Amino acid sequence: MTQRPKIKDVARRAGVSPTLASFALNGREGVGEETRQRILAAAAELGYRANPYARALRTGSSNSFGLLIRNLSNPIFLDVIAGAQEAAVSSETTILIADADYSFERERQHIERFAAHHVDGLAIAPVGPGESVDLWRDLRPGAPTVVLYATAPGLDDVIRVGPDARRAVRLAVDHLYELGHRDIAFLTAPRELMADHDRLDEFELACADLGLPPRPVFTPLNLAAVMERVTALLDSPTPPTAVITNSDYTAHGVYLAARERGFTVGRDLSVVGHDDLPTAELLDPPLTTIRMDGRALGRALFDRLSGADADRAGDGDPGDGAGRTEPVDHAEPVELVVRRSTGPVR
Amino acid sequence: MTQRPKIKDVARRAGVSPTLASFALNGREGVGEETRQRILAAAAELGYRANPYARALRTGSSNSFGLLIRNLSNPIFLDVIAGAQEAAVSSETTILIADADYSFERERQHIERFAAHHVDGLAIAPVGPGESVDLWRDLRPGAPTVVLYATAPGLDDVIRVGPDARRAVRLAVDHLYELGHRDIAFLTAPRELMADHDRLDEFELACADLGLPPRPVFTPLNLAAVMERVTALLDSPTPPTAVITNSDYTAHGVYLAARERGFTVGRDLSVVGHDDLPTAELLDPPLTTIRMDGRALGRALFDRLSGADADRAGDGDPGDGAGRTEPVDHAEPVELVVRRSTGPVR
DNA sequence: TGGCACGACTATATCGATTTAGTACCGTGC
DNA sequence: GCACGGTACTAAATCGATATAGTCGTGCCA
Repeated sequence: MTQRPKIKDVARRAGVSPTLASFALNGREGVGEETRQRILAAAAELGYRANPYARALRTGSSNSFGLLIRNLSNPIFLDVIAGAQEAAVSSETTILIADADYSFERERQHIERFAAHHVDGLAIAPVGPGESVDLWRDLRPGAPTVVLYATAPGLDDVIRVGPDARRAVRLAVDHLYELGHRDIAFLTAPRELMADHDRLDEFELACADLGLPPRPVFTPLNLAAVMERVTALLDSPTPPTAVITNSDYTAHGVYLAARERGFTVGRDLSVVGHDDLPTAELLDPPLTTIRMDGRALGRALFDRLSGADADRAGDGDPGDGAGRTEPVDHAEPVELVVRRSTGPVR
Repeated sequence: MTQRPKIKDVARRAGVSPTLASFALNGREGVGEETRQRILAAAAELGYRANPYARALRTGSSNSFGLLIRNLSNPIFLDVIAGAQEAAVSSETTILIADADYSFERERQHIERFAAHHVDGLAIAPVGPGESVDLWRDLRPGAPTVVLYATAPGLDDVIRVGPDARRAVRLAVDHLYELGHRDIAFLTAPRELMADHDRLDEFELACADLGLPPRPVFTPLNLAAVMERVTALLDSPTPPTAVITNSDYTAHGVYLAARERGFTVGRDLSVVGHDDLPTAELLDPPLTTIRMDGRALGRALFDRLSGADADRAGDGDPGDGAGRTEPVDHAEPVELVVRRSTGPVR
C-alpha cells in the first residue's frame, strides 16, 4: 500500500497536465474525446479518487449535507436516514447525521459544526418552531434548507418535507369518531416548542367539523414527559376516551401510563399512533397507527436538498391554492392501519 | 453576513503573523503569554473557526471518525450512536454514520468513502467476520480500528468493543435451564457471516456444562429471514421449547413467527432477547431480555477510537489470561431482565 | 568582547485539487 | 500571406490552514 494516487499521477500517466485531467474527470468540455478516454482509463487503473478536502477547500462546496434530527431515539428516523443515505451513496455525497436530543443547545452546536464543515445543505427536524433555522440561514445564506416535520410560520421560504400531516390527523380523528369517541385528546408539543403547526391546526379543524371540543394536550415529546403528562391526564376527573399521539414512539409512553393507571388500552382508552414501526403490531394490544414510508421521505428529502427534484414550485407561479396556508413541498402519503388499540367507546 | 473570518484576519487583528496565530490557537508552545491572550481574544471576537478542509488537507487528519453499522434498523444502535456523538461533540470531532444494511457491497462502498474522506479512525459492526476490516486496514494502514460486536479470529490486532457477550449468553441459558428448558435454540448468523464468535462459543460451553445438546440455528439476522427460519423451526417434528436471540430486534421476528404458527410466547415457546429496547416491556408478552447500556458502549467506542482511554493493553504485556481466547478490549456489562416471555417448560 | 543558545516571532513552502489566464496550433476567409 | 477564431491544452494562482526553516534581539558564559 503506497500513497493514494493524486491527480498529478493520473495526469502523468495519461501524459497530460493536471488541469486537463481535472477537466476530464469532472466532465467539462474542451477535452478531446480520445484524450478524455485516456485520462479516464488512467484514473481507473490507478483507482484514483479525488481528495475531498482539497476539492472542498478550492470549490467551497463539500459534497455533503447535514441531517439534524430532533430526537433520534424515535426509530422512524432510522428509515428516513436509510432512505436519504441510499440516495446519497449513488451520488457520491456524504450525509452527516446528528441528534439534537430535544435540546436547543445541542441543536445549535450541531448547526455550527455543520456550518464550519461547509455542508452544502441542511435538512433539519427542528426542536422548536424555527430559531435554529434562522441560525443556519445566518451562517450559510443561500444554502438549501429542508425542514422535516415542521410547518411553523416563518418557514415559508425553506423547503418543507414531511408526512401528509393534515390527512394523517384527519384519518385518526374520523376513525375514532366512527367508533363513538367524542372526547379525544391530542398529544402535541407546547406552543413554544411546536414545530409542526399543521397537525394541531388540522386537529382543531377536524373537531370543529364534527362538532367536538378539541382537547390538545401540550407536553414535551420525550418518553418520560409523555408518560407523566398522560398519567396526570388519566387521573383527571374526566379522562378522554381516546388519545392521538404524534408517533408510535410517544404511543409507547401512553401505553406505559395507561398500564400504570390501570387503563386497558383498546378498551378503556383508545390510542392512535403514527408511523407504523415494526413493533407496532407486536405491542399489547397491537397499535392502530398511521403508516408512512420513512425511506420514501428520506429519499424525498435528499432529492430536495440536492435539487434533484425537477421543478420546484418556482417564484412566479403561486400554484393552485393561494389559500391561507401554503402547502408543504413534499407531503408523504399516509394510510390508516387499524389494530386493537382502538375500540368502540364504552 | 460577510465571509467567515480566516486565520489571516485573526492574525491581522492581533498584529501577528498567521503562523503565530495558528500556534496560539492550537495551544502549541513558543508563544508569549501576553501575545497568546491577544490572539485568542481576537479569534473570539471574530468568532473564528478553522476551516476543517484546509486543516485536513494540510495535516492529513480530519478530526472525524467513521461509524459503520451492519444494520441500522436495529434501534439499539441508536443508543450507541448517541453515546458516541455525545463524546464526540465535546472534542470537536465529527462522526460519520453509515448503514451497511447487511450488504457486503454497501459496506465496502462506505469504507471506501470513509477512506477517501480521510477519517482518522473507523468503528465498525461488520456484516461478516472480517473481510471489510482488512479492506479498511489496506486503505488506511495504522489508523485506529474498533470492531463492535465482533470476535471472529483475525481481529486480534484491532480494538474490540461490545457487550459482555459471554456473560449475556450464560445468563440466558442459565435462566432457561432453571425454568426447566432442556432444548434451547440459539439464533446466530451462519458461520460465513458470523462476526461474533464468542456468542456461539459460549453457548456451546454453557450447554456442555449443563449437559444439554446445543441447538444453534443459523440464519441471516434480518427480520424477514429470522421469521422464515423460525417458522420452519416451529414446524419441525421437535420444536425447541425456548429460543435465545441476538437482539430484541430479532426477537420481534420470533414473536411474529410464533404468532403465525399458533405458539403462545411465554407458554409454548420461551424467548430471551438482548438489549432491553424501550419497547421490550410493551410487547405481548413483555420480553425477557439481557439489558445493556448502549450509550455507554458508544462512549467506550469513542474513547477507544480517539485514544482517550488511558492505557491500552500495550504490546509488551500479554495481560493476565494468556488463555485460548483473548478477552475483548471493552466488555459492556449486561444484566438479565426477567419478564413474561419466558416461563416454565410444559 | 565574541560566540552561542534561546525565546518570540515571521516568511515561505506545502497539502491536492480547481480556476484563471494564457499558449500553440490549425483551418478559414479575404 | 495574414488576421481571426476556435480547439486542445498548459502554467501558475488560489483555496486556508499548518510545517519548515529561518530571523532578530537578548542574556549568559568563557
